[in-house]
Amino acid sequence: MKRPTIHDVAAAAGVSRGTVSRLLNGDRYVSPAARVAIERAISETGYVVNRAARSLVTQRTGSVVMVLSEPYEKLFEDPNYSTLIRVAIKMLAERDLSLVMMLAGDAAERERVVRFVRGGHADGVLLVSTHAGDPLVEALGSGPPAVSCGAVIGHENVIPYAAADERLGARQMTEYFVAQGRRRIAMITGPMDTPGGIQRLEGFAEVLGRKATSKLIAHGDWTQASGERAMAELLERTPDIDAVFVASDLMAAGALAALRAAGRGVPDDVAVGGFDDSSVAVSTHPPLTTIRQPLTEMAQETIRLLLALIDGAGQLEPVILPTELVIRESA
Amino acid sequence: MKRPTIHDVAAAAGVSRGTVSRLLNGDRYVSPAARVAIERAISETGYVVNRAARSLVTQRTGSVVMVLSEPYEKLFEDPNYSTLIRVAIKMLAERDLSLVMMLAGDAAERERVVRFVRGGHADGVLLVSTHAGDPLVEALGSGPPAVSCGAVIGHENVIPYAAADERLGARQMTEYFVAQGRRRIAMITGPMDTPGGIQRLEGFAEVLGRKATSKLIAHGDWTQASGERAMAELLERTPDIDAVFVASDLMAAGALAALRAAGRGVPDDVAVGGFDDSSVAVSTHPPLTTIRQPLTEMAQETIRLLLALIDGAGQLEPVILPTELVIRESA
DNA sequence: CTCCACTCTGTGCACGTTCACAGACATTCT
DNA sequence: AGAATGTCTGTGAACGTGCACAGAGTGGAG
Repeated sequence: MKRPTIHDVAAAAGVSRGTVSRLLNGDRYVSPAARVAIERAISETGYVVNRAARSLVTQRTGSVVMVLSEPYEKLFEDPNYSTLIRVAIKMLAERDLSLVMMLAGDAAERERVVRFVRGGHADGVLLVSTHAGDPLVEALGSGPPAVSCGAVIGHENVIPYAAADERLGARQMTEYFVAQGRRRIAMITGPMDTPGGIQRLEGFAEVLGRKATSKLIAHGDWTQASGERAMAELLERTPDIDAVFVASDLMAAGALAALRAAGRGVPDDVAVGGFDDSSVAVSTHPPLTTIRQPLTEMAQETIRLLLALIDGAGQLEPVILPTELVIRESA
Repeated sequence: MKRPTIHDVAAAAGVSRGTVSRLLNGDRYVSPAARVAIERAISETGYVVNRAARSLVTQRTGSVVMVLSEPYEKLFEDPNYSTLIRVAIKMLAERDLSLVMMLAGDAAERERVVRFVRGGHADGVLLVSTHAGDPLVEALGSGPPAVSCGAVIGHENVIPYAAADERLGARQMTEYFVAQGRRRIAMITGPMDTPGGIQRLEGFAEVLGRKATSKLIAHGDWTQASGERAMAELLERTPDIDAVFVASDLMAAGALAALRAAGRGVPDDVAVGGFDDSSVAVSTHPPLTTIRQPLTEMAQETIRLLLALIDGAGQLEPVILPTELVIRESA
């Protein structure tokens, strides 16, 4: 049994293809009588428009591709992605756009993404966690509109994005430590080719000024193990620290383990602050004082930017959203 | 500048459309001379096949849809999804299939999915976390092949799936408790309309037999809060328990909090066992003894089943993969 | 009454591909 | 030599839709 086409609907409703097509595409100039007849015919036949045929003539595909540039480990652990995926699906569905997922972790995958996009298979591109210097950005060039969730370093003025105010968040945590009377405040950063890595450190340094010496700063790669390693390193270098701001909750969980191993009490000996307010933050002991990012709003604004570009908007400004200090027991 | 079509490639290579098409689709009967000429023409023109035009005639779409039936909270927390998404994208890409994501959390979303699938917009359906009695399964009916990651309760013989051996995992943990000499072993289950909820309890009961009384069993909904609540409930009902098997790591983190609040030491007073070996398991204090599911293999086998069905395989058997006990400090 | 503007409808064409078919040519077998 | 087989190629039709266009009907203004 073949799928019904627009011809079948037209025949059943006693009108022509053109009229059905006009109704489907929200044009005016469809008489009330024709309208009800067509609507009945559609529900009777169970007609669903054939996207392939449509996109052949409209040159649009009805889909948006989300490109994950992260090497796969991170995909496991970041609630950011789940939120973004969910919000993206929901908001795109309202416009009858579907979400296609692609990976761009290595050169072969990037090649595939470029072929897909340049081949005209997506009306928009949603970049996620694209690192500084990622060749993908150049390669996509002047294809369909692209946005990013989080800044793309080096392309801030080319690719619109929505992001949390990373510097603000870092300042909030650091100022909280200062207000509590902590004297030796250290930091564990993320990778320095990501906005979260760079800007959270900047916020930290803005508050502490010259007190933010390199002896008080260690670098991690977002993983729990790297947080533990960095904390051990800091304790070795500067045993008298009494607070540490860790650029992610997961790394903070690692830091807690290192502090416990070193016999330091949290928060009495050393205060620990995380970043993200992820599910890890409440499963550690003690639960983490952390910075909440407005993940849902970030996702919404990102999609909104993309939809605006698809609708033909010109250059758009980035959207920066405020963070919030969430106080629990670790600081 | 228009995108090059197969005509342009044919012209540039000095052959006809048909020959180019044959090469593209891996047919035999293309002479070596034609082959090199076409390949050169393709790379010179930057030609990419137009999927819309292709699927119009082949009646295939080149995409697979992944349907997430979970109300959105869970999406936040389960590493299972990230693994599945990543593996799915990778394996499908090898076959030049792309992954489309859809939600089916409420009736409107389910309606959209059904229209999409019945409208012929997917060559295969990948069900995720479909609950017992989900109307979606019926509604999809005799469309393209569907598989599930994890059993779909009530449709085990209709929808092929790959899953961990839930009962085995539950037995492994329970037997470990028994071997340690624990006498009063309780359990916190997941929701009883999911395979993980039902079968982990079954495995538990298989080992304990009549000792698994209802006083020793409490139910959660996979969330950390529900784990905490269930643990408190158990401690109230049966204060002398000395071990508890919790059906997920996240709920186990909640249980740890409840035990701490009640002043019970872990593992000395009460041993705690989780399930999943998720990232939470190593961020709790103490780290969780838990059951590892072979997430990657599960995902791979699921996709393999789907690809086999797309290739025209008949009825397929479910794939059940063994779990593994991971011993840490909580038991 | 004529003209114009507006609403509504049907028709032919194009989008870019695959597939079935027919035919050309080379090779092998009887 | 003729037939049969196998390799390679080009051509026309079809897939289902949107769009431009032409044209029919209606009502109001001049």
